[in-house]
Amino acid sequence: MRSEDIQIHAHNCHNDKETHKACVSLVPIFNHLEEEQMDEIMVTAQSVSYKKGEIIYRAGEQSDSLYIINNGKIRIYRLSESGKEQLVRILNTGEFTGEHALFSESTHESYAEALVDTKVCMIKRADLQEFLLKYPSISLKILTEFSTRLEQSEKQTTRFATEKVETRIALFLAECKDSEEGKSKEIVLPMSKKNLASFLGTTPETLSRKLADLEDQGFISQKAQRKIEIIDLDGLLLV
Amino acid sequence: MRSEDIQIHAHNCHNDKETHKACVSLVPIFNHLEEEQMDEIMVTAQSVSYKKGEIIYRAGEQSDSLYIINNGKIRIYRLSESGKEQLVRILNTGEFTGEHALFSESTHESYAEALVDTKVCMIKRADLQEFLLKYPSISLKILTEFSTRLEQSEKQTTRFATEKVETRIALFLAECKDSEEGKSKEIVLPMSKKNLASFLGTTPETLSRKLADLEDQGFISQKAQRKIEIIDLDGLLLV
DNA sequence: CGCGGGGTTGAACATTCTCAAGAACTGTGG
DNA sequence: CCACAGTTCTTGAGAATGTTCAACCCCGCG
Repeated sequence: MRSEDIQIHAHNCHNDKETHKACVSLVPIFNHLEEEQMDEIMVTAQSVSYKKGEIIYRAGEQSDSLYIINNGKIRIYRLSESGKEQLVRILNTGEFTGEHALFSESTHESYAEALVDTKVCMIKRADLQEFLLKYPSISLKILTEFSTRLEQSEKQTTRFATEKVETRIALFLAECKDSEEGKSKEIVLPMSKKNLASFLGTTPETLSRKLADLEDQGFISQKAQRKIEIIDLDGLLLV
Repeated sequence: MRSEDIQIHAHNCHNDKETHKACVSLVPIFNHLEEEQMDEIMVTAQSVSYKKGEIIYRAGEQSDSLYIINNGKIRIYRLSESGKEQLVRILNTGEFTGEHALFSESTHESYAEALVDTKVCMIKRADLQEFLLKYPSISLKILTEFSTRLEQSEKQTTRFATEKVETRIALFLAECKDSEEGKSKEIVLPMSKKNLASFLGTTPETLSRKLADLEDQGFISQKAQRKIEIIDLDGLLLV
């Protein structure tokens, strides 16, 4: 990054086209764009950096931007009516959030917190909408992404509604295994057990016990450092 | 409806432009269309009727249409990995389903069953996509609708993850009250208690007991015919 | 009038949470 | 590199919550 860029914007806010393009080209909804389209949307983007622990947005705040993670890691969580926290998802480099406010002109309902030092790239609602009207095929891409997320969210709801904790854990481990490309039987949990408990709608204590149970039954083997070896996938899924 | 139309199509499948327009004009994502646009999309639509109890689509089936309810009532439900059923939503006249398959070229993950004799209006994926590319502003409408649904689904997930059954019931009753326009304190449950239990991720027995508890505590009063009087809304929400 | 489904109630049981205490790990400053 | 502080994680015991199964009621409908 050139030093002039840093001086132009207050705080930690820059506008570096190359960085934006590198970032955005990772995002599924944008990575099929042509060069000129990419450039066109990128000139409207802004970079902002957050330190570990900083809150990027809160429930109730007005919002009008899409946030794409340039590098870093963000935790999205909600507070229920009775004040309990649930982890909704962890975002890594190339993923995005803020989509609701983008189209609904409403306020955030969740919280976004930087888990490590994180740099995001923001695109304003007005800019994106204009862009979508100009290139309609991109809307179809986003619609596809949205409907997939909706489907996943409903599946998750059904799991909470009908499966007991042990099953939810087993299903989670199985999905981790699916998404790890290598054939190795070992998976790495994408978050701390504390956060995983929150994601799965249970407590750290119960999660710890259920993992121990699954280990006793010979389905998995817990290693150091969030690593778990899946010994018997089929057995795991019959829990 | 003209009799020629009926003869053209086998079974119970018609193509009656006026019916379609009457139906589609109720749908939030279409009701802002101009006359000619409405006509244009409607000529591609098809009507199909289902008898009470018939399955409109099943999980695993290929699908490529949006279903809009012309009149009647449909129950959307899912089966979890372990085979338990959860009611996802009840659709009434003017509401739609099938949106996932519309953009993802995938199979259904849920089941749709006619709760009463029902007439739906179907629009094919290819027709709708062509239409959206021609009129990009409609995509923005649909994106708005999708992102709202996604937000709601995530809220629901968080409730299942963090609230106990009694609270989920109380929140449901409160939302019923919100959506009933009249100022009357009496609400009418939109489904049987058996279905409501499935929707709320519990059993009919527990639902029955919790409602009795809420009544004992003086927050509500159960009348005949799925009617419930909300006596103390604030108290209800502190449960 | 009897049938059947929805709804309710009771009692035993299963699951999960809470609280508390201790162990293991992580990162930081010396 | 070590010691310490602040976590995260684990384990135990008891309490709270919810489910299951079985019996029964009630009402609408043929």
